[in-house]
Amino acid sequence: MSDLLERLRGRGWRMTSQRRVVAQVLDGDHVHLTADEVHARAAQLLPEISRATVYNTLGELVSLGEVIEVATDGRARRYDPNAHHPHHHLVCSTCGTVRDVHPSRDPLADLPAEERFGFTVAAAEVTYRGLCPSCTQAGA
Amino acid sequence: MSDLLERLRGRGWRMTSQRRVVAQVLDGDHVHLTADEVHARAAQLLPEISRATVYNTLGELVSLGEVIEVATDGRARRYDPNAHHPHHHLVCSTCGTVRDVHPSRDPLADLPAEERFGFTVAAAEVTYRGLCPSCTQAGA
DNA sequence: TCCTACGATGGACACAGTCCAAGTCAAGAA
DNA sequence: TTCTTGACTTGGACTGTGTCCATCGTAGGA
Ligand SMILES: [Mn+2]
Ligand SMILES: [Mn+2]
Ligand SMILES: [Zn+2]
Ligand SMILES: [Zn+2]
Repeated sequence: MSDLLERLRGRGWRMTSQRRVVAQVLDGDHVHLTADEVHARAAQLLPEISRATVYNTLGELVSLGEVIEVATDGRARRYDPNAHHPHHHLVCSTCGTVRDVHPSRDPLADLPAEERFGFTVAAAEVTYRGLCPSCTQAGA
Repeated sequence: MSDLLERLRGRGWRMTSQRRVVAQVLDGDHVHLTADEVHARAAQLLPEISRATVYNTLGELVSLGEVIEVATDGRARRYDPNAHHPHHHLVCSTCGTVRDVHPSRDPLADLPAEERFGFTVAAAEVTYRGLCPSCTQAGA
């Protein structure tokens, strides 16, 4: 993710402390933060960063294909920096935790032509729902 | 869907004109309306119905398993009365149209044990994204 | 017909996201 | 190094979606 900053500079991005901090917050594995969570963490590193800037930067990263937007519930969208490794999501129905998963088959292959209704189908996202280990424990 | 009202009566539901109208609006195939769309249509049949009642009724129908909530984008949730016939969704990225589809394989079967990370996985939803016939045309 | 607990109502509130006018500053030019 | 300028940031207003609650109304049993 640190080469992300390089790539962005290459694309003509002006490097501001705000953008650096947002990129830093998004660094890591299994990061699926909401915009407000990104803002909260960014504000610990750069207290005066505004919500609008976080939204702007996230939106730009999404347009550039560097970050993926995931809508697992009807709540806040989550931002996923793991954009260059296709994967799907396993979501805990109780606590909302999100994990990356890699199914053994591409679900696109399992949608027959007669089930496409003339659509030009570009992608398939799978959301697996269940209980994470600690919520399974708690519910038992 | 008309037997829905019977089932609800059986469950001890008090039959009000508001609930009848919401059920009526949800009747049909490929219905994937937002709460506000349900409210708008219901209000044509029963002008004084309130938004709160529509939300309450939809929420109850979801808890009873009679209606499914779908979050295709980060926008408004959609309500799907086709709850007794498992299916997935094909969404137009441009206009938001939603179609029911039936893949040839259950995606749950394609998530190997070592990709479950201790979760108790209960269900899998697939969202296929692409362009509907008319948006494909328009974009060409 | 009467009672009353369940349901409906509308308005306030909370949360997620967008938009804008004004101020600031990164980075190229000189 | 300083200057200049347009891209970027900011706070706050605004919209859309959803929840909550006190109060009122009524479905349906006695
Ligand atoms: Mn992910
Ligand atoms: Mn459906
Ligand atoms: Zn959990
Ligand atoms: Zn379309």
